[in-house]
Amino acid sequence: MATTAHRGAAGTAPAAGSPPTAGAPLLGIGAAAVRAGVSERALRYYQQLGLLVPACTTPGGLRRYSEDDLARVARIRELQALLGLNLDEIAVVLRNEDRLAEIRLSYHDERTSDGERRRLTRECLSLQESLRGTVEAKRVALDGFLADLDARIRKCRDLLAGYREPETPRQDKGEPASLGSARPQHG
Amino acid sequence: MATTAHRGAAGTAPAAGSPPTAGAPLLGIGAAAVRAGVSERALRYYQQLGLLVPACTTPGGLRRYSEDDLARVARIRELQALLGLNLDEIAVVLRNEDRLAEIRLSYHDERTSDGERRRLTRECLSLQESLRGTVEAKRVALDGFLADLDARIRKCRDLLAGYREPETPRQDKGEPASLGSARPQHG
DNA sequence: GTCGACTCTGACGTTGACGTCAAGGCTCGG
DNA sequence: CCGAGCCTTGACGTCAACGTCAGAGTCGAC
Repeated sequence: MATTAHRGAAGTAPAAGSPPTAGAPLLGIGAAAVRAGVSERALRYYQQLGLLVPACTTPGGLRRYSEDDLARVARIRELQALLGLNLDEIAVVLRNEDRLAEIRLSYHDERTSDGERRRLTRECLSLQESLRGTVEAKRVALDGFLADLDARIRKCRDLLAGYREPETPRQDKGEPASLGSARPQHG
Repeated sequence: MATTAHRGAAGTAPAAGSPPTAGAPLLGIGAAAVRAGVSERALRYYQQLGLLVPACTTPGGLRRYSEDDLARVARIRELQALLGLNLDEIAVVLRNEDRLAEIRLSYHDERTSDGERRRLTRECLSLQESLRGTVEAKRVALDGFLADLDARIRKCRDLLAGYREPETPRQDKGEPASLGSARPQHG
């Protein structure tokens, strides 16, 4: 997906040598939907929102999807399921990534000055780090959640172990303590 | 929230000594909504789905919420935002946790046999570990995502560093390589 | 008891992300 | 060139998770 900048710039001819879009013969929307594990409606809807433009369309107006398009769909679903982003937010992320691909292209273009390259790279970095912030926050929260859960599980395990040797007098008893209200923080 | 098993069993009187529900004077739905950061409608809706039963209701039918209830709302929102569960799934998780609280109560009850206690603890463990599986899967996926992102960021950083000393001949160039298609797995 | 603030129960509206259906257009093998 | 499939664009339906509104009821202070 980074190789095409999502049908953006890159006016230099398709460089008929490597197989960037050969071999894979472009899929109709039905086959693409099956391969991507989504509905045809979803593909049209993504296009309607500007998330996904099919690799090309026939003169008659039929959509034709490339492997890159399928990867893009996979990314959309990943961002949906993993980060819980809605399609508008995903559009932003994808546009950022498209911009990165563009930047990569300009970067390797001889006509680009070194100063411009540094600027582009910094822009790229900032975009990525912004997303990273979101993701990292989520991971931290998830880790806290998991730690909480693990603490409870350990308590259960300890109890069970205690009952394996039925005469060991070790028992904390008293309050249920931190088993029910071990919320780490709560901003 | 574990101290009440969400208005379940525990017939023994409220034990008028500790302040489990004293001090905090129970909130009307308006105040509770503000404190919990949700709408009144959401609170009623959660109740309608069986997710949250207010600590008590006035004889006239007005809902009164305790601090435990607020914690429960926080948990609901956490499960929504963090794990992306829908309210039905959250209901399952909460019912599990309520069951755990019940188990804790029986566990500390003298009339409970040791065999029963072990059974209860094992049930508890199984419930927790099931949830843990879900969460862990999510964390793994998120870590993969983050690693992917970090790899890209590192690439940017390396590029920038390369331009700090403008004459160092180190450059990988060639293909963008793993920058665009480093999907870990895809079950 | 009475007034104002708060709350109740329906019931219908909304938003996001599609599902579904109808009426026609495109493609490609024979 | 032609028919079987595949595809197109509307347009309306749906589901979750609430938002919103109306009309009536409740509570606490005075």
